[in-house]
Amino acid sequence: MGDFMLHGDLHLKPGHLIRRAQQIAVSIFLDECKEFDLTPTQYAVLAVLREKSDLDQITLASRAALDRSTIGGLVERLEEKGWIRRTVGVEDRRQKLVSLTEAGQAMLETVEPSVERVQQRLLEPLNGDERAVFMALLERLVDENNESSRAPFKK
Amino acid sequence: MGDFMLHGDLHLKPGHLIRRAQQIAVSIFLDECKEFDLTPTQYAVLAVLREKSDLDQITLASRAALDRSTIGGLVERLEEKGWIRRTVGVEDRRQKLVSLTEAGQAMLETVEPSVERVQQRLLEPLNGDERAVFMALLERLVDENNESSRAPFKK
DNA sequence: TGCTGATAGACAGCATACTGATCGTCAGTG
DNA sequence: CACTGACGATCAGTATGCTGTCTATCAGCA
Repeated sequence: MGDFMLHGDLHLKPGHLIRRAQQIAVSIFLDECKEFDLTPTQYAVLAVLREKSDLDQITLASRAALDRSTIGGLVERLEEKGWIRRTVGVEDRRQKLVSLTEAGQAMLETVEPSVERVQQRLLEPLNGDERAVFMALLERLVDENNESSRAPFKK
Repeated sequence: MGDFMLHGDLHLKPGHLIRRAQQIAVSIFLDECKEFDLTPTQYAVLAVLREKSDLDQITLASRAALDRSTIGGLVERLEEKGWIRRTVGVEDRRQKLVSLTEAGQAMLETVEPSVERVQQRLLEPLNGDERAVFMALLERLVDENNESSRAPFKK
């Protein structure tokens, strides 16, 4: 970059490209999953619950990399749709333990092929080698900056 | 991926990683620029206006890769802060032409070093070669999926 | 047992995104 | 000139994401 360029081009800044990538990823997801009335974030919560049931909301939020102030409404919407259930914790009555309903499990199974297509479409512009390289670099960028987010991934 | 793995791990899905990267990018931006009361999106709008003045809101939104329904409120907040001004178009009275005020230009100059630091911090986990590779791949992914977004970049 | 600090969850308020509708203006045509 | 279709801007409604605050509850300790 020569001295003649006073400021970096907006479209070459990683922050801007990441923002556009996120818009694209959400858009493709909603397109592929429009028949299920499901958002990417809601899918993430359901996918976490598939791995482990009866998580309290804070733990659930951490595993899905969600902010604790966001998880409440999200879980409420999932409950309204009948995909999860909340029970007050027995050992700690502050906690609300969240788990998938049978409808939620069934729905996850059904939606999975669409979610796989989302990832395919996202990476479509890259060939096999490039996809592996891109994913490895992106994963490292995210992992090593994990603590810079208010909603860092945990456990 | 063997048959034993029924579904891809959430944390290996590009969509999820991109979402986390976006959270991190915003968080770092707000941290570096907290003294300026400026968001990444607001910065993008100001940076576009630095390149070309008196853009109507639709064109401005396209160049900053913003949705047309988002640009209104955004521009309003920037106007309240005194960084831009809006005038009704002379040739086409439907348009509102947006341009930087002197305060807006000065503010952009002042904030630029902080914005550069954001990009440095984001790419910190990668070495020089890896940064170039990552940026090239990310740019291609975004460009070739451009039309999948409701707010594709134009011009 | 009663006090204190920490934690889980909820909430208010703001900014970004998107869907879909509406309103005013423009431009081309009969 | 009136009609029609396209376009710029706005708005209502919903979802995510953040800051900051509050309440209920818990856990440790005097």
